[in-house]
Amino acid sequence: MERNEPDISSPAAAHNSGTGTLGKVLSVLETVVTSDRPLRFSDILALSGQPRGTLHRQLSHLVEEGLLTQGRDLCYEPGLRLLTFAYRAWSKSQFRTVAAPHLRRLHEETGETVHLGVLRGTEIIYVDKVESRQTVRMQSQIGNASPVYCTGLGKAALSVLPPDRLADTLGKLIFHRFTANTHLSVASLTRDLDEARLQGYAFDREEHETEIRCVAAPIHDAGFDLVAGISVTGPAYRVTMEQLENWARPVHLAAMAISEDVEIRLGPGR
Amino acid sequence: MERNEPDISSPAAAHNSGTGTLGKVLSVLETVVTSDRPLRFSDILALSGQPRGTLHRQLSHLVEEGLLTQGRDLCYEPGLRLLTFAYRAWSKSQFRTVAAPHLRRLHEETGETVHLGVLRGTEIIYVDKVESRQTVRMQSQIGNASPVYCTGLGKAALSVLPPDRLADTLGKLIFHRFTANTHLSVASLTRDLDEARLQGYAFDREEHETEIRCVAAPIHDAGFDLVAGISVTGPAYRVTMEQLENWARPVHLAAMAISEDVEIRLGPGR
DNA sequence: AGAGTCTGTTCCAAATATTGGAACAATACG
DNA sequence: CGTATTGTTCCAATATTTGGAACAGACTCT
Repeated sequence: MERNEPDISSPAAAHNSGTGTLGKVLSVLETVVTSDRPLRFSDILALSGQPRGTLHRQLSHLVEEGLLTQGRDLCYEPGLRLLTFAYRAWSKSQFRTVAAPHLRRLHEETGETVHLGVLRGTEIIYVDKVESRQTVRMQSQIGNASPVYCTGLGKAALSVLPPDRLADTLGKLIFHRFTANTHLSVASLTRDLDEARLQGYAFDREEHETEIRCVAAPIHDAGFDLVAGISVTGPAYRVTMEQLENWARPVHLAAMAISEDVEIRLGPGR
Repeated sequence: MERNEPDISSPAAAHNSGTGTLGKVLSVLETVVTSDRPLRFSDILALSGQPRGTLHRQLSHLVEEGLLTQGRDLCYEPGLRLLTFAYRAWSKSQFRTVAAPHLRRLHEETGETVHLGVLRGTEIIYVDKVESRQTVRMQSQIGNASPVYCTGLGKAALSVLPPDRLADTLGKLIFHRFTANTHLSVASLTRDLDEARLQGYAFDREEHETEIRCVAAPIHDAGFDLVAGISVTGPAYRVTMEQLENWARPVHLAAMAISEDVEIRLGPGR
C-alpha cells in the first residue's frame, strides 16, 4: 500500500505514523494529546497526513474508547481514560516502589528536590519525585519527558549504556538549544558522558533551564532492560557547583542502593 | 463472528472485551494495568478469554508501542508511554485549569484537602486536588477512579444528571460494601440524591472509607457533556458533620463559580 | 534420564476491519 | 445567494486480524 507521506507532508507532519494499525491510531492520539491548542478535525487531518475517511473513523474509535473527548465545539481533547490508565500504571510500578524509600532518604539528606527518571529512547521520563517544599505549585511533572542530552538524569543514564545501544541512541538525537549551556553536538555530549562514566555521576550545569542545576547518578539492572537515574535538583542561587560536588557521593550511593534493590526484588533469577 | 464469551469465562472474565479491534486491545491493556500482581501470558489468556494466537499478537503490538513492557521474567507491566500520555493530557486539561484557582481558594478557606472529580460512566475520576498538608505521602491519586454511589463527588454529580441519564447510570451500578455506611441499593442511594438535589450539595458519611468524611457540590456545563464535582475531605476526628455543614455553602459557591467559568471559557457559543 | 504437562511462540487460510477516494451534508463566508 | 470550507457517510479493494493447530522450550514427577 502506498501512503502519501513522502515530502508533501513535511511542513506539517508531526508524529511519524507508527507501524501497524494500533501504531497509527496511537500516532493520531499523540498528535491530539501533544498539541498545545485544541484541535478540530481539519487540524488533525493536516497534521496526520491521513485520508479523510480513515482519520474520521480512527477519531471515532478513540472517542468511543474514552481516549479522546469531543466537545460541543467539535474540538478533540484528551479523554479521562488516559488518566486512569496512568494512575494504575504509576501506583503499581515495581521500580518506583522499590526506589521510593531511597528518594525520601536522599531528600532528607539534601533538603532539595529529588527526581527519579527512566530512560525511554532518547528521552528521560520522570516517574517520581520528592519535592523540597511546596513553593510554587509546580505540580508533579510525573510522566513528563525531557531530552537525554540536556538533563543530569539523561546523561547519567547514557553513561552506563552498553556501547552499541549508546551509539544507537546518540545517532537518533536531535539537538535543540534550551540555554546557553545546552549541548548541541554528539562530540560535546560525549565528553560529559566520559566524565560521568569515570565519576559515577553527571551534572546538569543549567543546560535545560537557566538557574537550575542538578547532580544525577545512574541506575540499571543486570541486562540493561531498565536504565534510569536519580537526581538532586535546585536553583542556582541556592545550589552552587561546590554544593553539588558534595551531594554527588550520596546521590551515587543512593543510585547503587536502588540498583541492588532492583536486582534483588525484581530479577532474582538470572 | 462468534466469540467464546458466553458463560465459560464468567469466573475469570475481567474486562468486557470492547467493541472493534481497538477496543479489544485496550481491554487487554486494561487487564494488565488493572491487575494487582504482574501477569504472565497465561494469566492474561485466562482473564481475557481470547485465543492464544490473537492475544499473543495483541500483546506484541502493545509492547512495540510502549504501552506495555515485558520483563525478563516474561511478566507484562504497564509501559512508560502511558505516563507520558497522561502527563500531557492532564497538564493541558482545560477544565482543570479553569477550576484550579477555585480549588486553591476553597482550600485556603477550609484548610482541608480539596478534590476535583469528573463523572465518567459509573465512576468519578479525580483530576486534581489541593492537599491539606503533606502528612503521609498519600501521593496524588489523580487519575484514580472511585464508584459514584459511595463518594460525595459521585453523589453530587449524579444529583444534577438529567432523569434519563440518571436512570441509565443507576441501572449500571454494581454495589459493593466498603464500610458500614455504604449504600447498597438504588433506593437508598436515591434518597441521598434527592436530598443533594434540594440542598445543592452531598455528603460522604464515611461511606467509602471509615474515618473519612466529605462535602461535595456538583459542576456541569449547559449540555451536561461535562458533569463533575468539587469536594472538601477530612478525617472524622477532625471534621465533624457540623463542620461539614458549615463548609457546604462555600463548596456550593465554588462549584457554581466553576460552572460559570466553564461556560464562559469553554462553551461561549450555543 | 524419560514421559508428561505446562508454558510461550509461530504459522496460515478464512473472516473481518481498515483503507482511501469520492460523493454527500452542513456549516461559515463573502 | 452562491461559494468555500469543514465535517460526515458510503463502498469496493486491500491489508489486518482471527483462531485453531502445530511447534518448541521449560518444568515436574516417576
